[in-house]
Amino acid sequence: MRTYGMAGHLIRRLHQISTQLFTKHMQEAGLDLTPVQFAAMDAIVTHPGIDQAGVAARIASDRATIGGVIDRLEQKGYVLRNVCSQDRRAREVQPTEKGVRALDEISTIVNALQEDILAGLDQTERAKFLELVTKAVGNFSDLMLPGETK
Amino acid sequence: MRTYGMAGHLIRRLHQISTQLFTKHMQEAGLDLTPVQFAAMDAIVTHPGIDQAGVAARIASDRATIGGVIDRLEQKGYVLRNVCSQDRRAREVQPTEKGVRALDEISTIVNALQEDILAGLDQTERAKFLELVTKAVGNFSDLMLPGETK
DNA sequence: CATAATTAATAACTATACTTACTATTTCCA
DNA sequence: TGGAAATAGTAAGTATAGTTATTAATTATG
Repeated sequence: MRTYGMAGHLIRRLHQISTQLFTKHMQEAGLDLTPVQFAAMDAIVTHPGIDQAGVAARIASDRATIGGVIDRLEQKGYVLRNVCSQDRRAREVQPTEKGVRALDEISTIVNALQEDILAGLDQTERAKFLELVTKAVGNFSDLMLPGETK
Repeated sequence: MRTYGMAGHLIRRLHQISTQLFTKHMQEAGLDLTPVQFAAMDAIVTHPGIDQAGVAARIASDRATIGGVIDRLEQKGYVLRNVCSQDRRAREVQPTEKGVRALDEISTIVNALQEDILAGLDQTERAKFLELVTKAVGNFSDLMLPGETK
């Protein structure tokens, strides 16, 4: 019963629970964004015209994965992509009206979700948990970011 | 900067860091198991003859995913699969000699890894963190298990 | 005991996640 | 300024993770 040292296993379980709750709440609301698609939309609405690599960096993902995520957001009509005039290697991503509206609607749900994930903890424990995860993650800050071959 | 409500985002980041550290340590040791493959091997060595659905349940995964995981473990020569004589729908999974040896070697690394993931926290904080995650995950215990359509 | 419901695996499909490799640009600098 | 290094995006490949559907076998029940 060593199962992945415990820490790794528990973290994997919590991540799994988190994404399942996200999906469940989205479905109940008749929406169709995944956790990563939501995070990307958030970055794009907050920083209109950001390029794909910028989105990847903001949500700690990599360019290849984000390319696919933005493909799907584009198919759903939530964003538009254009070659950047300043740097023709890059693509500027803009949210559409529909995208901004969807994100707005979803934000409420996601806020409620945050409490659900930690439903087993009381207020004090939740605060402590968030503090500790933030500290643990912060320890790796810029290091450990995927993508960019070092 | 709401990025996935925080809790969800932080959990995703920590999971990402955890798997990246796992992969890094394995590579440095010249081994080739992924976190999930390790968890599956652990279940199989601890319970020789367990069936695939049993492995899935033990590590909170689903049968479809575990089928693929065990395919790869079989290709690497770490496990053997046989139709179960009691229930011919099921496949009994047995570790090979090589599999048992590999798991042994890996266990040491995985133990060290557990500390690395929480390197930003001191001993007290680590204990508290593990306590809180355990409690948060425990809240969903049998519920939230993937696979089995309800 | 016949059949309906359940269960184990697998297949096929979608979405992350990450790697390496490759193309097109851009930047840096000797 | 001319070529090396770096960067943005894409492509292709592997591994999780999960869904639905299908097949084969088992269990439960009327």
